[in-house]
Amino acid sequence: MSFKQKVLELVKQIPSGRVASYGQVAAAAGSPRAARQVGWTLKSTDGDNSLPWWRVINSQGIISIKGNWTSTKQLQKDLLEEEGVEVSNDFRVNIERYRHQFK
DNA sequence: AACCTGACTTCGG
DNA sequence: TCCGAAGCCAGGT
Repeated sequence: MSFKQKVLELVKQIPSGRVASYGQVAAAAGSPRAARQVGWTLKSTDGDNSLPWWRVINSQGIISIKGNWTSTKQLQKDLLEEEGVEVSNDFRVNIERYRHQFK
């Protein structure tokens, strides 16, 4: 099972209304320091609708996407709010409040 | 094989 | 609370 595969499986486990940080997913996948790869992996599989990538955010509770991904940030905000997660205008979320615990 | 890049994290100032 | 620098891992050139 590749790291990428584990990441996908873990992300799919996150229930609606909950979120997890890239670091959490990386750790649960077996590589605590591979948070960046989690983001890389999600980016490379964004065509898969069965993958709730929007429930994965950084440790600050923010999506620090740069470049032409601004529309993606807005999409994520909308999706999260639709699930009941409060997202402020500057894309901040109280991750402690919605954090999903992997077992 | 070497080098670059990034949807990250942590620590110091 | 904000900003910059360093560390890390996997893929692409």
